[in-house]
Amino acid sequence: MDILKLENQLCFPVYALSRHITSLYRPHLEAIGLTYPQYLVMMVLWEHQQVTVKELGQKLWLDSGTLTPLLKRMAENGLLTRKRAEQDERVVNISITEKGENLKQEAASIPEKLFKELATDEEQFFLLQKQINQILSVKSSQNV
Amino acid sequence: MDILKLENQLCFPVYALSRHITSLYRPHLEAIGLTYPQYLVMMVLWEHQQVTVKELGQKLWLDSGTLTPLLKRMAENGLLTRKRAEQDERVVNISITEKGENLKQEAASIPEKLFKELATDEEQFFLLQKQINQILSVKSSQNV
DNA sequence: TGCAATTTAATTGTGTACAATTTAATTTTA
DNA sequence: TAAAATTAAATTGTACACAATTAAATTGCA
Repeated sequence: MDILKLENQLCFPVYALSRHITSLYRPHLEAIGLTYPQYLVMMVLWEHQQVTVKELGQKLWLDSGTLTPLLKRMAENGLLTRKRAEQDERVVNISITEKGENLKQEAASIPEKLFKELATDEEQFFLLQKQINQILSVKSSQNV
Repeated sequence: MDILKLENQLCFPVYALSRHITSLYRPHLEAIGLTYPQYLVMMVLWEHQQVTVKELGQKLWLDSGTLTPLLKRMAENGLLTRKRAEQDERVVNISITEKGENLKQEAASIPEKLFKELATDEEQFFLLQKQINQILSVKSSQNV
């Protein structure tokens, strides 16, 4: 087996699947004015209401170089506010707005639609999810 | 279970794993002057020597908007040449150069290194690969 | 206390992704 | 066969990713 053939790679299928899933999300997210990374930010905010840029970066594994411009765009769209913390001016707090809260209802139907479009059976879906999370948990424990 | 929680998504682990794998490749690929998408192009060329932009796009699921500038950069680096086909001037043939061929030896040790760094056992690795490819094969058959 | 080290975001620069449009060549069809 | 439709790349514009650097605030320690 030639290890430098595309079909024998793990990396390429994961990379291709990631872009494929994003492309399935795109029309649904476009309808509510979000990109996929912005949707991830909203999922964090729907759960926590307020987080720092650092916390967001830890949850999504993105750095400020990616997050700062992304959060500025979302603030312009009225989904969140960006405000320096008073106790520590280095920290920027990201807070969900009412408009951002309201978006949750519109987004509620998306995961199920995606699930169907991915056309994979439920058992396989959860197995895959579990396996990938296992690999990722090794990574996150390495970072501690 | 809240379907709008990050931890319950399949999409996010795949997206995170994809970026994680790319970040593991980065130092190895940087050492031989490639980015990850450029490495994918080289893998196709190591196998086929010459392909059209369209064929490349089909194999990597990328369009000309992504490939054209990427291939221009690789041509500047001397890894490949870009030439309009004589029989059909719409088509651009991408051919590997000797420099590009020679790079294969330098890249040969990368997959094994990655495999070890991913810190996942062999059996799990191949199972994951198989499952993702199953999902992707549904997609590619939908496209026919 | 006071300065060095650390921490948190922002900035800069390069390289993808991808939708939408454009351009040029080829094929189809009225 | 000439106009219409199709095809293949390129172009344009927007939005990530991420390395490297910078800037400002805070912390730690001599």
